[in-house]
Amino acid sequence: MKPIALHERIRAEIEAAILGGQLRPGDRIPKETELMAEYGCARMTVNKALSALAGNGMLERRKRAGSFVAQPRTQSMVLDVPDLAAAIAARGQSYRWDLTSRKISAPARAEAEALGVRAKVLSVTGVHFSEGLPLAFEERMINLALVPDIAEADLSQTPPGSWLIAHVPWTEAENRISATAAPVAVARALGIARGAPCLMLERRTWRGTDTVTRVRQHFVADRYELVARFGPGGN
Amino acid sequence: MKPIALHERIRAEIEAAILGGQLRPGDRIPKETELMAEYGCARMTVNKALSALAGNGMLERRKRAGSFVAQPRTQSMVLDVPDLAAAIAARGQSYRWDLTSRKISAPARAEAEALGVRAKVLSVTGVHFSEGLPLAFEERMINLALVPDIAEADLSQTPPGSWLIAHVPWTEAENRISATAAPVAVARALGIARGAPCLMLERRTWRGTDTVTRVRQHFVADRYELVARFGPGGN
DNA sequence: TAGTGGTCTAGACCACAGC
DNA sequence: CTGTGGTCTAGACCACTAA
Repeated sequence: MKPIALHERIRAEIEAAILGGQLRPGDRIPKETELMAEYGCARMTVNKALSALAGNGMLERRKRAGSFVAQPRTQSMVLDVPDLAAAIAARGQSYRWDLTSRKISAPARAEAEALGVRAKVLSVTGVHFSEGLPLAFEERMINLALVPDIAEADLSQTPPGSWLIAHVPWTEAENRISATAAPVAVARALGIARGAPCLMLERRTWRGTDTVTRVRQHFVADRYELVARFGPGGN
Repeated sequence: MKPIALHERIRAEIEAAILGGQLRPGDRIPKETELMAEYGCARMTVNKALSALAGNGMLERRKRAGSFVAQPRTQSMVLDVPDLAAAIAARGQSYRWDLTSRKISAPARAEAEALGVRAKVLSVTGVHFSEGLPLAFEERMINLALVPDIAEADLSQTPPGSWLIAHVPWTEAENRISATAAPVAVARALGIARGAPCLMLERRTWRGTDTVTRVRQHFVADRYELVARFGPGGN
């Protein structure tokens, strides 16, 4: 038996009461001084337990009023959007990246607005393979003003996403996930029928207010899925 | 100027250093006693800041070794998986739910294994409409042993997902997102061509070790996308 | 084995929102 | 106004593990 920290025990017991239905949304929880007496510990210990529950969104704490069981949460989950090379390798499968085009240019007007930059841009397309089969077609634009070093990188060996993760910190990102019918160019690159269903992932990454990169990946439907998990306490 | 808590300021400064690149993955962070001296505060205050960062996965803390900037960040994003009725209403669009079937039964063998329960199960199918157009076809199974009250609910008025969110707490959930070609039954329910691309969302929700519900939603490709965001500090 | 984080105490003052 | 949570202190002992 490993001894469990007291604050963790308090936290777990209250959580269990909420999940088991003994405490219902809106119910009031004993005040810190009461719990402190009940468990025979210092107030900070109780506070640590309650703060953790509040941080998880299971409690709402209001000064002068007390602590209350929160309303059922919105379903927000943690989605791990992997670096493809690493993710495939982690599954024990072989990985290969085929660079199919690489171009440096000033972005066209439409692209400039989409990227939110007027600086020069590195445009790259290529295909990710897993176990020798095409998995995803990638089109990417990279802001050279923010990431000048990537112009020197050998992107035929390292997929641009892997290079960027290793070299460029970012502050914000947005992913859009949708399903589409494969356009001709994508279908040809992936060796599937035109119009076949694809999972499309569009990601845009910022550093501060500047766009770092913008990428669109078309996945062969049968060969890929995204998994998102949520558990209280982030386990 | 609202005064910011000291532990929060410490947390934010270290986080900024990590995101800004001054601290790189694997770098060691000053030990608690050093930070305590630097900020002129008690050790618990520093500890609270570092514990929060460790909880966010930005730091890894090892006894006897110290605190280190966590691994090359997996792109973890917060994916909001909305209650469809609420999400559509929030966009100012009209929403309608059509219940197409409702059945209580002991699950077949395959279903029992999939659900992880042998108790009776409520099976429901229906279609979500937005602005009068079919948006998603839903197939759902609900564990009646855990949620007996839903047998009395009027699921022709309230979609089961909305009812569950309002009434049932859960401890863990998993979402799988993929693209598929619409099967015949789905295509017919949504009024699209058989084989047309669909975004498929499969969600399974647990309370403790028991499955609460399992749902599969097929979205018409052009009419829906999922958005996941990440910002430092979870904003 | 020694240094680090993990935990806990018994106080304290303050801000703020309900009463 | 007063009770509640928010924050902080200056100690302390322990568990674990890396050196």
